[in-house]
Amino acid sequence: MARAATTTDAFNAVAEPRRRQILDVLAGGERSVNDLVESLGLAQPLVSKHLRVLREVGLVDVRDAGRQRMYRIDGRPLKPIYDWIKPYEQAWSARFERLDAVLEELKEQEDDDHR
Amino acid sequence: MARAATTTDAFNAVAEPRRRQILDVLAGGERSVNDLVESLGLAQPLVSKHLRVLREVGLVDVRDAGRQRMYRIDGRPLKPIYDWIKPYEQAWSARFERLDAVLEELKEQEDDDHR
DNA sequence: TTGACGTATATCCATATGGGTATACGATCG
DNA sequence: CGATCGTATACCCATATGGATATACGTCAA
Repeated sequence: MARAATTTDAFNAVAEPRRRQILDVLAGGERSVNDLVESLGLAQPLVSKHLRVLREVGLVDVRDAGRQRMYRIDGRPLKPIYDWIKPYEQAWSARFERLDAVLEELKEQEDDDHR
Repeated sequence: MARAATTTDAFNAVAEPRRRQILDVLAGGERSVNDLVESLGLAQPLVSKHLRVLREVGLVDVRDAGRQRMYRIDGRPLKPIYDWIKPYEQAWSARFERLDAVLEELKEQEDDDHR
């Protein structure tokens, strides 16, 4: 088997930075394809392709408006990601850490340029 | 260009279900490769490969213990994902929705088999 | 030392990605 | 009607994936 299709689920769809950007723009309200092309500075066919992926996983809805197509975000498919990742939040926000974890933190800050 | 490497960032690394499973197991504490192989029912080379990806994005740490290698989770690289997705939480948890959004919900339930 | 164990790596394969370019298609305008 | 606009699709390419299998490598036990 190869890598799972980008249209498999929100996890895969959202792994692509440009698609996150698109969602971020759409979070500001409905936009036409050209609006997005302009906002993102990407080639139009590229944007259309990304929108297709987002559509297939249900992250956006489309509406016809004359010769334009207005895209709107639908964040619900993001819930599984949020639900999965939330328990790990403590990993970095916990106030009460074990000593060795704290020491780890400090050591990390030294060689901060490693990642 | 092709799809971004899985080792590009946590977004890409975590898009693969098996790697999420591995992290979920490791959330229960340090594990050897064979422990993971058993827990997940995957082929050993597969597990090693997935662990390599997780290592490269910093989601796991390794420790040598004789002939075993003990893996430990490090959830910090997940923070960017959490930070990105969090603002969208309202999309599904908002209590006060605009009327048209509510109507959308109802309509969606009808043709629920469309997606 | 020899062998078994635990793990990583090397291949091989099918697949579909993101980007680029060209073009098709529907809607609107003149 | 014809032209133009807004968008989607069709190709082409290089790339690296996830899985399978075989094997290499280091560690420990006998």
